[in-house]
Amino acid sequence: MRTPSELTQLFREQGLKVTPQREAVFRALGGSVDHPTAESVHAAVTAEMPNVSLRTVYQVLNDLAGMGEIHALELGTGAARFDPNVDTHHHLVCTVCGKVRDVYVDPVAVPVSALGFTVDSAEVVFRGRCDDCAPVLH
Amino acid sequence: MRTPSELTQLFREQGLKVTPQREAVFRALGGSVDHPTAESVHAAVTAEMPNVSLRTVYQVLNDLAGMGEIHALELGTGAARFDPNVDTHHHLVCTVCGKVRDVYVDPVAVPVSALGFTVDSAEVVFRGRCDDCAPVLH
DNA sequence: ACTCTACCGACAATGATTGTTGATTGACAA
DNA sequence: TTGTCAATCAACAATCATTGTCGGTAGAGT
Ligand SMILES: [Mn+2]
Ligand SMILES: [Mn+2]
Ligand SMILES: [Zn+2]
Ligand SMILES: [Zn+2]
Repeated sequence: MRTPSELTQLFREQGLKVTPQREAVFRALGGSVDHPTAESVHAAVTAEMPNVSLRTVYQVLNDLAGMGEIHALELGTGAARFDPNVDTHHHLVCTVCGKVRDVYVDPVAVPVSALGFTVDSAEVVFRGRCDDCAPVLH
Repeated sequence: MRTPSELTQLFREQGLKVTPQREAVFRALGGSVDHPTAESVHAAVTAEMPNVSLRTVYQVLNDLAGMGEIHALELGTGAARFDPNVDTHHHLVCTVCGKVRDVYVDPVAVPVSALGFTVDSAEVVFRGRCDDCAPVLH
């Protein structure tokens, strides 16, 4: 995701207004490394600016995803997670606490043998337990 | 997934009754290669045996998944897909028509560098377009 | 033949997300 | 500076997949 000021410019170019609510979402996402849900983003935003509706947060997140500035991750953990890191990378998902971490794996071999299919993207999800949740080995 | 008759035995061992409804789900799954949704399984079952409720189909699918006989795939396409193939493999998902195909890729390099995380499983999802949905190149 | 699980129909409830509406505000172009 | 229209608000309703519940019935296994 670009910087808040670059996003400001981008939104203006698209004919979209730069409102305080949108700027607050920009900042909340920018300073996040934990793949927040819409609810988390909303919590972060309302901490600084109450009365911002969850509906509006969803709108902004969808706008940003539509512009390719963030990615929406469907990890099968209930709510979607939003990722401001759009560089090629993959994820470690803790099946206990739900935390999501970035991981950079060697490029996945695209199945050339998969005739009859044009691959656009590949995503790898590793599931397991983070250190906080790993069973204690006495 | 094992054969219907093996599943019959397994269910009996678990103290579960082998009802016609359960057998119908066994058969519907066994003869499927397209990763059906619960709704699809229900449709296949009611074709032979009307009055089987969707609720019951969900029950049987969850039972089978609990026993590790099938896998529930959360591919971010709305409904869960159920997979009777529990051998290690991965998936091609058509972003146009939603079809899901199996693909066997070289073992994904587990990120040894991911210190502080114990990996239990890795799943790879390739998204793209199947031949039926690929744009026609004149 | 008896018992108790499984199933039925018929709904209600869940949780994440989106739709809607009518009123108000405020960003930005003129 | 001002006028306009997009954006937002609160407050709900609706969606979709899935699960819960319940009273009544059927039938699988002993
Ligand atoms: Mn990430
Ligand atoms: Mn499969
Ligand atoms: Zn954890
Ligand atoms: Zn297709």
